[in-house]
Amino acid sequence: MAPERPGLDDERCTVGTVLLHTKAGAQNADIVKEGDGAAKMFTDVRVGSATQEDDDLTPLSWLQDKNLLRDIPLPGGTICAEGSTEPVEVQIEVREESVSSRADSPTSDYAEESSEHADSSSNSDTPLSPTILQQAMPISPIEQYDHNDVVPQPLTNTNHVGYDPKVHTSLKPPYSFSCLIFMAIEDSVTQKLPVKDIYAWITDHFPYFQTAPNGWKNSVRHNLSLNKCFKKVDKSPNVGKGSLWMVDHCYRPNLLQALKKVPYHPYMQLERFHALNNNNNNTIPNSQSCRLGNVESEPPVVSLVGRSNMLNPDLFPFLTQRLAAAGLQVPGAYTRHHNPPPPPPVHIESQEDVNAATAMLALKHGPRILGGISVLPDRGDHAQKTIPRTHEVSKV
DNA sequence: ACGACCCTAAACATAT
DNA sequence: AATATGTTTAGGGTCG
Repeated sequence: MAPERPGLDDERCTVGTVLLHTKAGAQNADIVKEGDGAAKMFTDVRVGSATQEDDDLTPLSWLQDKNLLRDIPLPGGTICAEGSTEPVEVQIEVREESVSSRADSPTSDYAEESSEHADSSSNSDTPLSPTILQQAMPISPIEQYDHNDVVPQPLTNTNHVGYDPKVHTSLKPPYSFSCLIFMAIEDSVTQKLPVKDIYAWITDHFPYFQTAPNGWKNSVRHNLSLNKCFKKVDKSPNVGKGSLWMVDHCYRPNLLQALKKVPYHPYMQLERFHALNNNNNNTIPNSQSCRLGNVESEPPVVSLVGRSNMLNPDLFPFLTQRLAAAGLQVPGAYTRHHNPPPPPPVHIESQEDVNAATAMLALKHGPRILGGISVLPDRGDHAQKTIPRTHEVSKV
Protein backbone atom coordinates (compact mmCIF):
# COMPACT_ATOMS: atom_id res chain seq x y z
CA MET A 1 0.00 0.00 0.00
CA ALA A 2 1.36 3.30 -0.93
CA PRO A 3 2.24 5.59 1.86
CA GLU A 4 -0.11 8.40 2.38
CA ARG A 5 2.58 10.86 1.79
CA PRO A 6 5.98 10.84 0.27
CA GLY A 7 8.64 9.91 2.63
CA LEU A 8 6.50 8.05 4.98
CA ASP A 9 5.81 4.46 4.73
CA ASP A 10 3.34 2.56 6.67
CA GLU A 11 5.65 1.52 9.40
CA ARG A 12 8.06 4.29 9.94
CA CYS A 13 5.70 6.88 11.09
CA THR A 14 7.03 9.21 13.63
CA VAL A 15 5.23 11.34 16.03
CA GLY A 16 7.23 14.17 17.21
CA THR A 17 7.36 17.68 18.32
CA VAL A 18 8.85 20.25 16.12
CA LEU A 19 10.00 23.43 17.63
CA LEU A 20 11.01 26.14 15.31
CA HIS A 21 12.54 29.20 16.81
CA THR A 22 13.58 32.38 15.23
CA LYS A 23 16.39 34.49 16.40
CA ALA A 24 14.48 37.58 15.49
CA GLY A 25 11.56 36.76 17.60
CA ALA A 26 8.43 34.94 16.91
CA GLN A 27 6.88 37.12 14.31
CA ASN A 28 7.77 35.15 11.32
CA ALA A 29 7.86 31.74 12.69
CA ASP A 30 5.66 30.93 15.49
CA ILE A 31 5.67 27.34 16.07
CA VAL A 32 4.73 24.64 16.95
CA LYS A 33 2.97 21.92 18.62
CA GLU A 34 3.23 18.26 18.63
CA GLY A 35 1.51 15.98 16.29
CA ASP A 36 -0.89 13.60 17.82
CA GLY A 37 -0.42 10.60 15.71
CA ALA A 38 1.28 9.11 12.79
CA ALA A 39 -1.31 10.39 10.41
CA LYS A 40 -0.67 13.87 11.63
CA MET A 41 3.01 13.77 11.71
CA PHE A 42 4.25 17.28 11.83
CA THR A 43 1.09 18.59 10.40
CA ASP A 44 0.88 21.29 12.95
CA VAL A 45 3.92 23.14 11.93
CA ARG A 46 3.00 26.65 11.06
CA VAL A 47 5.11 29.50 10.12
CA GLY A 48 4.43 33.15 9.89
CA SER A 49 1.32 34.19 8.09
CA ALA A 50 0.65 30.84 6.74
CA THR A 51 -3.01 30.37 6.67
CA GLN A 52 -3.13 26.69 6.50
CA GLU A 53 -5.19 25.78 9.46
CA ASP A 54 -6.46 22.43 8.61
CA ASP A 55 -4.93 19.18 9.40
CA ASP A 56 -4.66 17.91 5.95
CA LEU A 57 -2.21 15.26 5.10
CA THR A 58 -0.12 17.26 2.77
CA PRO A 59 1.69 19.21 5.37
CA LEU A 60 4.27 21.72 4.44
CA SER A 61 3.22 21.87 0.86
CA TRP A 62 2.37 25.42 1.70
CA LEU A 63 5.90 25.88 2.80
CA GLN A 64 7.03 24.77 -0.55
CA ASP A 65 4.57 27.06 -2.19
CA LYS A 66 6.00 29.90 -0.25
CA ASN A 67 9.44 29.11 -1.34
CA LEU A 68 10.41 28.56 2.20
CA LEU A 69 11.44 25.09 1.57
CA ARG A 70 11.42 24.76 -2.07
CA ASP A 71 14.41 22.82 -3.02
CA ILE A 72 16.62 24.42 -0.54
CA PRO A 73 19.98 23.22 -1.58
CA LEU A 74 20.28 20.82 1.19
CA PRO A 75 20.56 21.07 3.96
CA GLY A 76 18.99 24.36 3.84
CA GLY A 77 19.68 27.86 4.89
CA THR A 78 18.08 30.94 6.13
CA ILE A 79 14.45 31.17 5.53
CA CYS A 80 12.98 34.22 3.97
CA ALA A 81 9.38 34.84 4.70
CA GLU A 82 7.16 35.58 1.79
CA GLY A 83 7.20 39.15 0.78
CA SER A 84 10.26 39.84 2.78
CA THR A 85 13.86 40.03 1.85
CA GLU A 86 14.93 39.72 5.40
CA PRO A 87 16.21 36.30 6.13
CA VAL A 88 15.03 34.75 9.30
CA GLU A 89 17.33 32.46 11.04
CA VAL A 90 15.56 29.49 12.36
CA GLN A 91 16.46 26.65 14.53
CA ILE A 92 14.46 23.56 14.45
CA GLU A 93 14.33 21.08 17.14
CA VAL A 94 12.70 17.81 16.52
CA ARG A 95 11.70 15.92 19.53
CA GLU A 96 11.13 12.33 19.19
CA GLU A 97 8.15 11.29 21.15
CA SER A 98 7.08 7.95 20.12
CA VAL A 99 7.50 5.26 17.65
CA SER A 100 4.65 3.95 15.71
CA SER A 101 3.93 0.41 15.00
CA ARG A 102 6.25 -1.70 13.12
CA ALA A 103 4.98 -4.26 10.77
CA ASP A 104 4.39 -7.42 12.53
CA SER A 105 5.46 -10.05 10.19
CA PRO A 106 8.51 -9.48 8.17
CA THR A 107 10.32 -12.13 6.40
CA SER A 108 12.48 -14.52 8.13
CA ASP A 109 15.36 -16.02 6.38
CA TYR A 110 13.73 -19.22 7.22
CA ALA A 111 10.12 -18.70 6.50
CA GLU A 112 7.75 -21.45 7.05
CA GLU A 113 5.58 -22.75 4.34
CA SER A 114 2.37 -21.05 5.27
CA SER A 115 1.92 -17.85 3.43
CA GLU A 116 -0.60 -16.40 5.76
CA HIS A 117 2.23 -14.51 7.29
CA ALA A 118 2.66 -12.65 4.15
CA ASP A 119 1.42 -9.16 4.30
CA SER A 120 -1.56 -9.29 2.07
CA SER A 121 -1.61 -5.57 1.83
CA SER A 122 1.61 -5.65 -0.06
CA ASN A 123 1.40 -6.21 -3.69
CA SER A 124 3.29 -9.35 -4.14
CA ASP A 125 3.34 -9.23 -7.87
CA THR A 126 4.45 -5.77 -8.59
CA PRO A 127 8.01 -4.63 -8.69
CA LEU A 128 9.57 -3.04 -5.70
CA SER A 129 8.15 0.36 -5.34
CA PRO A 130 10.54 3.24 -5.44
CA THR A 131 9.62 4.03 -1.92
CA ILE A 132 10.58 0.66 -0.72
CA LEU A 133 13.70 0.68 -2.75
CA GLN A 134 14.57 4.07 -1.48
CA GLN A 135 14.39 2.76 1.96
CA ALA A 136 15.99 -0.49 1.22
CA MET A 137 19.10 0.35 -0.61
CA PRO A 138 22.02 2.27 0.57
CA ILE A 139 22.85 5.51 -1.00
CA SER A 140 25.41 7.97 -0.04
CA PRO A 141 24.29 11.47 0.65
CA ILE A 142 26.44 12.61 -2.20
CA GLU A 143 24.57 10.47 -4.60
CA GLN A 144 21.32 11.30 -3.05
CA TYR A 145 21.60 14.96 -3.66
CA ASP A 146 24.01 15.07 -6.47
CA HIS A 147 22.06 17.64 -8.37
CA ASN A 148 23.24 20.07 -5.82
CA ASP A 149 26.29 18.33 -4.54
CA VAL A 150 24.97 18.86 -1.14
CA VAL A 151 24.81 16.61 1.81
CA PRO A 152 22.09 17.00 4.34
CA GLN A 153 23.02 18.08 7.75
CA PRO A 154 21.48 16.83 10.89
CA LEU A 155 19.80 18.77 13.56
CA THR A 156 22.82 18.76 15.71
CA ASN A 157 26.44 19.27 15.05
CA THR A 158 26.80 15.66 14.29
CA ASN A 159 26.40 14.66 10.74
CA HIS A 160 25.19 11.29 9.71
CA VAL A 161 26.24 9.12 6.92
CA GLY A 162 24.53 6.06 5.66
CA TYR A 163 26.13 2.97 4.44
CA ASP A 164 27.46 3.22 0.93
CA PRO A 165 28.56 -0.08 -0.53
CA LYS A 166 30.89 1.67 -2.92
CA VAL A 167 32.59 3.54 -0.16
CA HIS A 168 32.47 1.23 2.76
CA THR A 169 33.99 -1.60 0.85
CA SER A 170 35.60 -3.01 3.91
CA LEU A 171 32.33 -3.26 5.73
CA LYS A 172 29.98 -6.10 5.41
CA PRO A 173 26.76 -4.83 3.89
CA PRO A 174 24.05 -4.33 6.45
CA TYR A 175 21.70 -6.64 4.68
CA SER A 176 20.86 -10.19 5.39
CA PHE A 177 21.68 -12.65 2.70
CA SER A 178 18.02 -13.16 2.05
CA CYS A 179 17.72 -9.48 1.28
CA LEU A 180 20.74 -9.52 -0.94
CA ILE A 181 19.41 -12.48 -2.83
CA PHE A 182 16.05 -10.87 -3.09
CA MET A 183 17.52 -7.69 -4.47
CA ALA A 184 19.57 -9.62 -6.96
CA ILE A 185 16.63 -11.57 -8.25
CA GLU A 186 14.42 -8.54 -8.20
CA ASP A 187 16.90 -6.62 -10.24
CA SER A 188 17.05 -9.23 -12.94
CA VAL A 189 15.07 -9.12 -16.10
CA THR A 190 13.54 -12.52 -15.76
CA GLN A 191 13.21 -12.50 -11.99
CA LYS A 192 15.08 -15.73 -12.01
CA LEU A 193 18.76 -16.16 -11.49
CA PRO A 194 21.18 -19.01 -11.19
CA VAL A 195 23.37 -19.01 -8.16
CA LYS A 196 26.29 -17.83 -10.19
CA ASP A 197 24.47 -14.71 -11.26
CA ILE A 198 23.35 -14.04 -7.75
CA TYR A 199 26.97 -14.12 -6.74
CA ALA A 200 27.78 -11.76 -9.57
CA TRP A 201 25.08 -9.30 -8.66
CA ILE A 202 26.15 -9.23 -5.09
CA THR A 203 29.79 -8.70 -5.90
CA ASP A 204 28.91 -6.07 -8.47
CA HIS A 205 26.82 -4.06 -6.12
CA PHE A 206 28.61 -4.75 -2.90
CA PRO A 207 32.33 -4.68 -3.56
CA TYR A 208 32.88 -5.94 -0.09
CA PHE A 209 32.19 -9.40 -1.36
CA GLN A 210 34.79 -9.16 -4.08
CA THR A 211 37.47 -9.62 -1.52
CA ALA A 212 35.55 -11.36 1.17
CA PRO A 213 36.37 -14.95 1.93
CA ASN A 214 34.31 -17.34 -0.12
CA GLY A 215 32.27 -18.44 2.82
CA TRP A 216 29.63 -15.95 1.87
CA LYS A 217 28.80 -17.99 -1.20
CA ASN A 218 28.12 -20.88 1.03
CA SER A 219 25.84 -18.65 3.00
CA VAL A 220 24.01 -17.64 -0.14
CA ARG A 221 23.45 -21.22 -1.13
CA HIS A 222 22.51 -22.07 2.39
CA ASN A 223 19.99 -19.30 2.35
CA LEU A 224 18.55 -20.28 -0.97
CA SER A 225 18.06 -23.79 0.19
CA LEU A 226 16.76 -23.08 3.61
CA ASN A 227 14.71 -20.00 3.02
CA LYS A 228 11.34 -20.85 1.65
CA CYS A 229 11.04 -17.40 0.22
CA PHE A 230 13.16 -18.68 -2.60
CA LYS A 231 12.29 -21.51 -4.84
CA LYS A 232 14.16 -23.43 -7.38
CA VAL A 233 13.07 -23.46 -10.96
CA ASP A 234 14.40 -25.99 -13.36
CA LYS A 235 16.05 -24.72 -16.41
CA SER A 236 16.92 -26.42 -19.60
CA PRO A 237 19.44 -29.19 -19.11
CA ASN A 238 22.91 -28.74 -20.44
CA VAL A 239 22.71 -25.05 -19.79
CA GLY A 240 25.25 -24.74 -17.06
CA LYS A 241 24.98 -26.18 -13.65
CA GLY A 242 22.26 -25.84 -11.16
CA SER A 243 18.85 -24.34 -11.29
CA LEU A 244 17.34 -20.93 -11.50
CA TRP A 245 16.17 -19.35 -8.31
CA MET A 246 13.26 -17.08 -7.96
CA VAL A 247 11.22 -15.46 -5.27
CA ASP A 248 8.19 -17.33 -4.13
CA HIS A 249 5.42 -14.84 -4.63
CA CYS A 250 3.75 -16.02 -1.49
CA TYR A 251 6.67 -14.71 0.46
CA ARG A 252 7.47 -11.67 -1.56
CA PRO A 253 5.68 -9.36 0.86
CA ASN A 254 7.77 -10.83 3.59
CA LEU A 255 10.90 -10.04 1.71
CA LEU A 256 9.70 -6.56 1.02
CA GLN A 257 9.02 -6.21 4.65
CA ALA A 258 12.48 -7.36 5.50
CA LEU A 259 13.96 -4.99 3.00
CA LYS A 260 12.25 -2.09 4.59
CA LYS A 261 13.73 -2.91 7.90
CA VAL A 262 16.84 -1.24 8.94
CA PRO A 263 19.55 -3.68 9.70
CA TYR A 264 21.51 -3.51 12.80
CA HIS A 265 24.66 -5.41 13.45
CA PRO A 266 26.63 -4.30 10.45
CA TYR A 267 26.11 -0.71 11.35
CA MET A 268 28.20 -1.29 14.35
CA GLN A 269 30.94 -1.80 11.86
CA LEU A 270 29.98 1.35 10.09
CA GLU A 271 30.17 3.29 13.26
CA ARG A 272 33.54 1.88 14.09
CA PHE A 273 34.66 2.53 10.58
CA HIS A 274 33.95 6.20 10.84
CA ALA A 275 35.02 6.42 14.41
CA LEU A 276 38.35 5.05 13.39
CA ASN A 277 38.47 7.39 10.48
CA ASN A 278 37.69 10.32 12.62
CA ASN A 279 40.27 9.31 15.13
CA ASN A 280 42.89 9.11 12.47
CA ASN A 281 42.43 12.35 10.68
CA ASN A 282 39.04 13.56 11.68
CA THR A 283 37.75 13.09 8.23
CA ILE A 284 36.41 10.54 5.92
CA PRO A 285 37.41 9.69 2.42
CA ASN A 286 37.35 12.53 -0.02
CA SER A 287 34.58 10.99 -1.93
CA GLN A 288 32.46 11.59 1.08
CA SER A 289 33.47 15.10 1.80
CA CYS A 290 30.44 17.15 2.34
CA ARG A 291 29.52 20.30 0.65
CA LEU A 292 26.85 22.76 1.44
CA GLY A 293 26.57 24.75 -1.63
CA ASN A 294 29.98 26.24 -1.67
CA VAL A 295 30.65 25.59 1.92
CA GLU A 296 32.58 22.64 3.09
CA SER A 297 30.88 21.08 6.01
CA GLU A 298 32.16 19.20 8.92
CA PRO A 299 33.08 15.64 8.20
CA PRO A 300 30.19 13.36 8.82
CA VAL A 301 30.04 11.24 11.85
CA VAL A 302 28.04 8.15 11.80
CA SER A 303 25.27 7.85 14.20
CA LEU A 304 23.37 4.77 14.98
CA VAL A 305 20.33 6.82 15.59
CA GLY A 306 17.97 7.03 12.72
CA ARG A 307 20.26 5.24 10.39
CA SER A 308 18.61 5.05 7.09
CA ASN A 309 18.50 2.40 4.58
CA MET A 310 18.21 4.06 1.28
CA LEU A 311 18.09 2.98 -2.23
CA ASN A 312 20.60 3.88 -4.76
CA PRO A 313 18.76 3.52 -8.03
CA ASP A 314 22.05 2.98 -9.76
CA LEU A 315 22.05 -0.38 -8.17
CA PHE A 316 18.77 -1.21 -9.76
CA PRO A 317 19.13 -0.11 -13.32
CA PHE A 318 16.54 -2.47 -14.64
CA LEU A 319 14.11 -1.88 -11.87
CA THR A 320 14.55 1.82 -12.04
CA GLN A 321 13.75 1.85 -15.70
CA ARG A 322 10.83 -0.39 -15.24
CA LEU A 323 9.45 1.71 -12.46
CA ALA A 324 9.98 4.88 -14.33
CA ALA A 325 8.26 3.47 -17.36
CA ALA A 326 5.38 2.48 -15.21
CA GLY A 327 5.15 5.96 -13.84
CA LEU A 328 5.62 4.73 -10.36
CA GLN A 329 8.07 7.34 -9.31
CA VAL A 330 7.12 8.52 -5.93
CA PRO A 331 7.05 12.24 -5.43
CA GLY A 332 9.62 13.33 -3.02
CA ALA A 333 11.77 10.35 -3.66
CA TYR A 334 15.12 11.83 -4.33
CA THR A 335 17.14 9.77 -6.67
CA ARG A 336 20.13 10.32 -8.82
CA HIS A 337 18.15 10.20 -11.97
CA HIS A 338 14.90 11.65 -10.91
CA ASN A 339 15.69 14.81 -9.15
CA PRO A 340 13.32 17.68 -9.02
CA PRO A 341 14.10 20.74 -11.06
CA PRO A 342 16.90 22.88 -9.77
CA PRO A 343 15.68 25.19 -7.07
CA PRO A 344 15.84 28.92 -6.92
CA PRO A 345 18.75 30.23 -4.91
CA VAL A 346 18.38 30.32 -1.19
CA HIS A 347 20.29 32.25 1.35
CA ILE A 348 22.76 30.10 3.17
CA GLU A 349 24.28 31.96 5.98
CA SER A 350 25.38 29.53 8.55
CA GLN A 351 25.62 25.95 9.44
CA GLU A 352 22.90 26.48 11.96
CA ASP A 353 20.62 27.75 9.27
CA VAL A 354 21.41 24.77 7.26
CA ASN A 355 20.36 22.50 10.04
CA ALA A 356 17.07 24.24 10.31
CA ALA A 357 16.26 23.86 6.69
CA THR A 358 17.32 20.29 6.80
CA ALA A 359 14.88 19.65 9.52
CA MET A 360 12.16 21.27 7.51
CA LEU A 361 12.99 19.12 4.58
CA ALA A 362 12.78 16.18 6.84
CA LEU A 363 9.33 17.26 7.67
CA LYS A 364 8.46 17.78 4.11
CA HIS A 365 9.93 14.67 2.64
CA GLY A 366 9.92 12.34 5.52
CA PRO A 367 12.71 10.35 7.01
CA ARG A 368 14.49 9.17 3.94
CA ILE A 369 15.50 12.59 2.93
CA LEU A 370 18.04 12.81 5.62
CA GLY A 371 19.94 9.68 5.16
CA GLY A 372 20.41 8.82 8.75
CA ILE A 373 19.40 11.95 10.46
CA SER A 374 18.08 11.41 13.87
CA VAL A 375 14.61 12.61 13.18
CA LEU A 376 13.34 9.13 13.20
CA PRO A 377 13.32 7.08 16.28
CA ASP A 378 14.46 4.16 14.30
CA ARG A 379 15.79 1.64 16.66
CA GLY A 380 17.85 0.14 13.99
CA ASP A 381 16.98 -3.37 14.83
CA HIS A 382 15.47 -5.86 12.57
CA ALA A 383 11.83 -6.29 12.75
CA GLN A 384 10.68 -9.04 14.90
CA LYS A 385 10.45 -12.07 12.80
CA THR A 386 7.44 -14.09 13.64
CA ILE A 387 7.93 -16.75 11.11
CA PRO A 388 9.56 -19.77 12.62
CA ARG A 389 12.77 -20.75 11.08
CA THR A 390 12.82 -23.60 8.74
CA HIS A 391 15.25 -25.53 10.74
CA GLU A 392 12.23 -26.85 12.45
CA VAL A 393 9.84 -26.60 9.59
CA SER A 394 11.97 -28.18 7.00
CA LYS A 395 12.30 -31.26 9.03
CA VAL A 396 8.61 -31.92 8.73
C1' DA B 1 17.82 -16.90 30.70
C1' DC B 2 15.50 -17.52 26.62
C1' DG B 3 13.90 -17.39 21.94
C1' DA B 4 14.30 -15.36 17.45
C1' DC B 5 17.07 -14.09 13.87
C1' DC B 6 21.14 -14.26 11.34
C1' DC B 7 25.72 -15.72 10.09
C1' DT B 8 29.38 -18.99 9.34
C1' DA B 9 31.44 -23.35 8.87
C1' DA B 10 31.33 -27.83 7.57
C1' DA B 11 29.99 -32.36 5.82
C1' DC B 12 27.85 -34.58 2.39
C1' DA B 13 25.27 -35.45 -1.94
C1' DT B 14 24.38 -34.47 -6.65
C1' DA B 15 25.02 -32.45 -11.22
C1' DT B 16 27.91 -30.86 -14.94
C1' DA C 1 38.26 -36.09 -11.20
C1' DA C 2 37.34 -31.40 -10.45
C1' DT C 3 34.20 -28.03 -9.75
C1' DA C 4 29.77 -26.02 -8.99
C1' DT C 5 25.59 -26.47 -6.89
C1' DG C 6 22.31 -27.92 -3.32
C1' DT C 7 21.03 -29.81 1.39
C1' DT C 8 21.51 -30.29 6.07
C1' DT C 9 23.41 -29.81 10.68
C1' DA C 10 25.77 -27.38 14.23
C1' DG C 11 27.19 -23.60 16.79
C1' DG C 12 27.92 -18.75 17.90
C1' DG C 13 26.64 -13.62 18.09
C1' DT C 14 23.24 -10.08 18.83
C1' DC C 15 19.04 -8.40 20.26
C1' DG C 16 14.61 -7.82 22.69
